[in-house]
Amino acid sequence: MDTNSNTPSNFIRNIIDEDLASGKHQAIVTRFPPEPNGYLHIGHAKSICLNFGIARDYKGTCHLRFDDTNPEKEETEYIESIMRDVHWLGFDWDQHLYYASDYFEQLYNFAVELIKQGKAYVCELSAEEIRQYRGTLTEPGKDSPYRNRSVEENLDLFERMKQGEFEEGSHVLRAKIDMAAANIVMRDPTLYRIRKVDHHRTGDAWCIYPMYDFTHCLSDAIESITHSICTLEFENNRALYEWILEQVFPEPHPRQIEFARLNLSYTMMSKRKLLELVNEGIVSGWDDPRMPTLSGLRRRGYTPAAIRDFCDRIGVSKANSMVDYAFLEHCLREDLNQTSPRTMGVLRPLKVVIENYPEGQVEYLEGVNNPQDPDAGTRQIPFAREIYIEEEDFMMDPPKKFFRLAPGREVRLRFAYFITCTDVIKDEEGNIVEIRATYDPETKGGSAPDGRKVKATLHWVAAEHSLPAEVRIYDHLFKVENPSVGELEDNLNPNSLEILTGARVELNLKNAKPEDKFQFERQGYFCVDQDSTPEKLVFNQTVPLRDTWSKVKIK
RNA sequence: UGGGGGAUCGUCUAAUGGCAGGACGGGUGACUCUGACUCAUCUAGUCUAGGUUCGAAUCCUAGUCCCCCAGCCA
Repeated sequence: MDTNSNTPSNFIRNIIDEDLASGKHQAIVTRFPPEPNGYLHIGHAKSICLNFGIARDYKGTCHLRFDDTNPEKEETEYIESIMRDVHWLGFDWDQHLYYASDYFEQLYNFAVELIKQGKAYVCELSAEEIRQYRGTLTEPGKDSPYRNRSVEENLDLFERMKQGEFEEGSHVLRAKIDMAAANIVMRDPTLYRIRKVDHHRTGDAWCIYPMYDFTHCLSDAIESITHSICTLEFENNRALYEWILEQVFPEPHPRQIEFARLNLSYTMMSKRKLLELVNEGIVSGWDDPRMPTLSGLRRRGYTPAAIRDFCDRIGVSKANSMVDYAFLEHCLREDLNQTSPRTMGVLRPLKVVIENYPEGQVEYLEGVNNPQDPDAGTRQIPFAREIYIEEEDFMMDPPKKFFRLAPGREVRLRFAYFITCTDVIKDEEGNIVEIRATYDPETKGGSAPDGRKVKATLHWVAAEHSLPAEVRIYDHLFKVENPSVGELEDNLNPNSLEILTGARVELNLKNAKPEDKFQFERQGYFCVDQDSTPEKLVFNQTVPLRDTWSKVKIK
């Protein structure tokens, strides 16, 4: 693993410290147990970093276990994407890859054991009837008429359920606990249901499938998990988790600990709704760069290191919270700033003709690849009479704090020369179409021998000696901070994608490959999209640079 | 109106009876061949009301507000 361990402590690590100190455990075993019914998202990353991070720091083990007990929703495609994403994030389960479906036989035997103890029974109430018998939050439930069948009858019926003798929905296996329990989870929960559906791994071997509550605790126990870390909504289920293990599994038992799942402003983690975005074509797929999925973030240009750092720094607690998206971006920029080679890309080009620069001449100027990293070296950047600068770097009538190019003003072209705007050419509608300028040959490389200063440095590319590119600019997919309230479509940001087709980038980007990352100086971080070809480069804006000027501008 | 959880700067998170600290965000400066980065500095918090204590975010009592649970989903 290439992960560094500077993870701050948290209440879960405190529990583990205590368990180690007291001698309750000698080694720690955790697990990440996704259901393969969707793609992993940034919320899963928090759980992955937590579980694998603990295993790494305590020299323990973390298992990857697919919780694949519902054949109707689960697919092999998801299994593959999940494994790819966990690896991409920088974690490795080594030989510890498991499937709950591998335990189906054992689980079945545990169910039989429970029946033999008189603690489970086959119930023939319909789903609707079971719901009615369950009672409500304030009223106790009532016993199923099938609750007091003999052990022999239950054994026989359960066996026949397994043999496929009964129709879906006609029979279930239920734990016999307490229909009056204040915790509704304990009101004779369903343990097995009949589903005459092929399972993506076990095929048609089974037509009864265990429920989550029955499967999860036993899977944990079978794997000798010491700390079973899950999210807050399973707090009520902990009683059942412990109950089942107490009936059929020898000590020691894994301990379930719940933490608050990640909520990120302007994004949504609900797998159901993410699926909807994909299915409705609102996004281009699970890996749309606006998606909070790991594959989306990867395509957008996020780095595993930044995501890990983020997950470590947001902390772990039991309080529901909403992390500011800006914090994720902060962690991202911190990483990208250190690691991204710089280049120049002009998103919205404005032509500048340098009148005193010889026609047809091309010279190569040296640019630093990464001021944060001297080892990154330098590159040669072609310069010529006609160049492009950023449209927003010129103003006809600049306000006081605008330092960039304006009529009569001198600025620096990064790594190149000082130029002075001498004229502005407009079309019939008054739109600025071209800038005329002169350069000072004495300022080659970007500094003046006479020591005079300029207030601004602009990025640029040579008109001929640059490459056309498409640049995709992204904003939050949702326009509201918490899109999980209200209707999905009402919360969508109509401007979450802007495609710039006329961008120009440095010639040096000719051989850039998908996922290559760059800082376009003064703009932001960009990465090559998978749609990119040598003939037509396509970049995604990963995140813009912090921009104090835009704040000044607003005032 | 049952049960299970939770509440600390705008946000996230520490402090485990002993200086309420850090990070993000925001403000102001400095620096700058990226209005970036970096640096300095400021901003701002213990849900409420009582109590115990030399001392309470922490313990006690009573409230308030928020989240989760009535799938044959996980």
